[in-house]
Amino acid sequence: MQLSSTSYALLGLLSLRSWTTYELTQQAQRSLRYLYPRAERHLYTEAKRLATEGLARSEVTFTGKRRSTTYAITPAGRKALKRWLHTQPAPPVLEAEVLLRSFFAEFGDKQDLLAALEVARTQARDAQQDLAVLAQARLDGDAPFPERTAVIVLSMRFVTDFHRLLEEWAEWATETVTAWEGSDGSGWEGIRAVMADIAEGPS
Amino acid sequence: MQLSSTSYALLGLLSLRSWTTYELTQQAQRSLRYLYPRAERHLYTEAKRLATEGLARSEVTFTGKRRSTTYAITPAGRKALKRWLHTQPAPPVLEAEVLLRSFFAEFGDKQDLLAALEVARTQARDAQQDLAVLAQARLDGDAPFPERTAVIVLSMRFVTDFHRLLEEWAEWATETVTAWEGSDGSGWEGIRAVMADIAEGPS
DNA sequence: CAACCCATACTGCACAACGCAGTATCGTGT
DNA sequence: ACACGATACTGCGTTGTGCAGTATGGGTTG
Repeated sequence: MQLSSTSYALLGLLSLRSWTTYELTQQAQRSLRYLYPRAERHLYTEAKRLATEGLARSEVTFTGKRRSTTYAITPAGRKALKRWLHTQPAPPVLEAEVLLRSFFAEFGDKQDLLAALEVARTQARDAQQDLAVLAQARLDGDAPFPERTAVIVLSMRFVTDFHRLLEEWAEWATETVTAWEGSDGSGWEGIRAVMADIAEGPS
Repeated sequence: MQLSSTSYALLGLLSLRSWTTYELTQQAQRSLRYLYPRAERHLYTEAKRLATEGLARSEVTFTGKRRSTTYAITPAGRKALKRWLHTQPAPPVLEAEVLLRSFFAEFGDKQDLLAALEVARTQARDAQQDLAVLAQARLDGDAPFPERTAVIVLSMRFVTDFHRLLEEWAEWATETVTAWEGSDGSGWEGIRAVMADIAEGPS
C-alpha cells in the first residue's frame, strides 16, 4: 500500500517522540501549518493507517473514562521515512484566492479588489506575527527540541519570506490599482516594464 | 447549493468567452496553473454543475461523431461571480514538499537534502521560464485578450517573484547546509541572526 | 459545591479534489 | 494504409476537508 506525503509528515513528527493523536494534530498545526497544512480530521485517520501498516505502534490509555491513543514510531517507520527522504520532492503548490480575484478583477468593482488586497495584506502580517512568536520562543530557549533549531531555520526562513513577499506584493498591487484611474493609457509604460522583467526569465 | 472557489474560477474564464470543456481545461492549465491549480478531471465535473445551477448554458455539438460541450456564462453566472468578488479571499495555501523534507532533514542523509534542494531549484527555474514565455507572448501581442494585460500583470508579478524566491532560498539553503560540516558549533551565530530577523515580525 | 467553560479525545458524514486508466473519434503527416 | 497526437470525455478508488456531534476531565468562579 502506498503512503502519501502526509503519512511521512506524521512519521517525521513521530521520529521526534511519541504523541497522542491529539498532540500530533496540535503539533502539526503549530509547526507544519505554513509549509504543509493538513486538517485535524485527516491526521486522525492517517495515524491509524501508520499503525495498520506497522510503521507505528499505537497504545490506548485511559484518563479515568477518557480514552486516548498514543503512537510511537517503529524501526520500519524510521526506515520508510528515510527512504522517502531519499526520493525527489513534488513541486510546491500555491493556491491563492487573492490572486484568482486579481486575475478576474475586471468582473468586479475596483473597490472589491482593493478590499481583497487589504485582507491579503493583513493575513500576511498575521502569519509573520505567528512566525515571529515561534522564532522568539526558540531564541529564548522556550521551544521544544532546541537542538533542531539549525534544521528548522531553513523552512522558517522560506515561509517568513513568503509572507513578506505577499505583504509587499499586496502593497504594490494596491498602489498600482489605485493608479488605474481613468483609462487614458497612462501607466502603460509601468505595465510593460513589469512584463519585460518577467519575460527575462531565470538568469 | 454552495459553490467552491473552483466554480468561480471557471465562471471567470467563461466571462471572457465561451469554451468547450476541453478548451476550458487547457486554458486553466495555461493561465491558472500557478495561482489556483485544479485537475482537468475536476473541471469537467465542475462545469457540469455550473450548467445545472443555471450559471452557464451548455450546448452539445458534434464534429462528425465526436461530441463536445460548449459552455457559455448566463447573466446569473455574471452576477454570482460579481457577488463572489465582493467577498473576502481565503488565506493563501502553500504546500511544499521540499520544506517538509527540510523540516525533517535530520532523519535522512545530508545528500538527500541537498538533492531535494537542487530539484526544487530546477522546478523554480522551470516555472520562471514558463512564465517568461507567457509574458513575452503578451509583449509581442501574441496573447489572447491583450486588453487584459493590466489585470494579468498583478498575479504574474506575484507568481514570478514567488518562484524567484524559491530559487534564491534553495541556493541559500544549499550553502547553509553545505557549511554544516562538523558539529563544532560554528555557524551558530548565523542561525541566531536569521531567527532574530524572523522574530522581529512585521514592521 | 455546583455550574460553567475550556481542553482533551475522538467519530461520522457529505463533499471536494486528485490521479490514473480507459474509451473513442478526428486530423495530419508519412 | 497506418501511425500518432490532439480532441473530448467517463469511471473509479483514494485523499483530504469541514462541520457537527459526542463525551470526559480539570480548573475557575459565583
